[in-house]
Amino acid sequence: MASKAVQVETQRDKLERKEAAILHAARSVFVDNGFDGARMSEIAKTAGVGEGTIYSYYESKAELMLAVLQQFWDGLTLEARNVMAGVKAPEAIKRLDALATYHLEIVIRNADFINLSFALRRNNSEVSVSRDHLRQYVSVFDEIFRRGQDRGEFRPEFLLWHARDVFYGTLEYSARSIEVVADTKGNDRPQKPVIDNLIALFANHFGTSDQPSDMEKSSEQLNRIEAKLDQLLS
Amino acid sequence: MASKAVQVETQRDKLERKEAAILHAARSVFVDNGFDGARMSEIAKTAGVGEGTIYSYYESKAELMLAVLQQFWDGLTLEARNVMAGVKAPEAIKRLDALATYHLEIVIRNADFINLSFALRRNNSEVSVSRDHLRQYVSVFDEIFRRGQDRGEFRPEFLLWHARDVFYGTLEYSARSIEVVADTKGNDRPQKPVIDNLIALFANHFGTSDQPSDMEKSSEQLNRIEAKLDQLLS
DNA sequence: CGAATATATCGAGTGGTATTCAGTTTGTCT
DNA sequence: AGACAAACTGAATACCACTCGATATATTCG
Repeated sequence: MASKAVQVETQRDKLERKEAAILHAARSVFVDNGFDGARMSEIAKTAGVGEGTIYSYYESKAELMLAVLQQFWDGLTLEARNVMAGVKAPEAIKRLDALATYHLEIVIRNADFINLSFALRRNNSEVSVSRDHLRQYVSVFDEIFRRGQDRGEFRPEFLLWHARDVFYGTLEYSARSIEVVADTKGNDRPQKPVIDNLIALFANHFGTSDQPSDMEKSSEQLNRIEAKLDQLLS
Repeated sequence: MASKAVQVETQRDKLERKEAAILHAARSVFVDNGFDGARMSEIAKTAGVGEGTIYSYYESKAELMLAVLQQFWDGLTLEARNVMAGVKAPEAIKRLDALATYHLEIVIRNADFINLSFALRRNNSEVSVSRDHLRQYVSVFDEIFRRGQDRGEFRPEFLLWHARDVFYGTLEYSARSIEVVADTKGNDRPQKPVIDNLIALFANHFGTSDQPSDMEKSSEQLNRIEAKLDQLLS
């Protein structure tokens, strides 16, 4: 009985190892050549299996690509959570700063992949799965923002998804802009100003007015006024 | 001589008409079936030419698609300029509101096309052209924002492209979110709150403090008080 | 163990489609 | 009109994702 179970286990492992090999090979070939440029034959050769074998694991080239994308997004989500776990500051603004830095870096490095995620919107069945993984990923933002609202850092009346759209939308679009800028000049790190701008924007627009800027100005002014009153009174 | 010139002219016209017919047919077939689903044979039949003829106008299916996309963006740019010409208000904020409304509507309706514009990033030669057309399109925003800075509505220290990234990035991402929301509920027009939010954000973050927010009202009052004190002191 | 059965793998073959090209039509010039 | 050029055509080609019958490998059971 026990030996039986072990054998079944190893067999399952073997299949899983093979599936992983296919996925790994597919990923590398897709990255190198894009979706259309990738040959199933090359993926098979790289994975060390016959072409037909791939089709006993994945129904089609598109579904294989989808599996690769899912793995990709899952990895991103995991790493994002890791990054956030490493940020000790409790302030939502600081946490968003860290998340934005991580995300922008990733988006720039994996622009092709991310574009493909959205470009694969044709066969609807495929897309729906991908959507879940995307939702997983953005939930990292969601948690931070909600907590920020709970802590009184962000105004409670804002809808979560509006803030999310501003956050991810700006970063994704910026990634494209940065690519263009980087192509033109030999610029090194034009990313920081983008993030600073976005974070300032969040503090301004979504933040409660406890922010130091205007408030401090007024209170300085109040101090001056009080001093002047003292002058008058003395 | 004269007749010669005329004949050359009509011949050229004929070619242009044929090219236009191909482009028109291609657009319709691409819209109906997507890039992969479109058959060159169907495009040829629709345009009323042989399959081979297409290849004397466009080198490949991808390049044909690119031509369609360029025409598409040019049309968008033209219409955006028309819309803006119809907006009489000089305030940059109001003009951005109109532009955002137009753009969001367009992005939602032509999501497939717009995705494809970015998805076609493979053969680099093709892409570069598309980039110019995109730049044309966003220049509508650029002019409004610059003018807003000149008029003192927007702070001059902000980089144009940061503002642009926030604007278009948020709208594009929102378009995707709205699609999801619309799929889920039978919601009618969830677009307005998105735009209101974006415009308020622009006023807050990029705007000069001439806005009459509560904070500023108090600070104006403080200014008046301080001035009166100065009067007393002098 | 070894036969019987089930499961996994393979790669040559199939079908479908973008692209080519030799032959044909259409237009132009003298 | 006849010679030359330009434009056009669709049958033939090339290329690939995907299928399927044959083969190898694992599992079950007498």
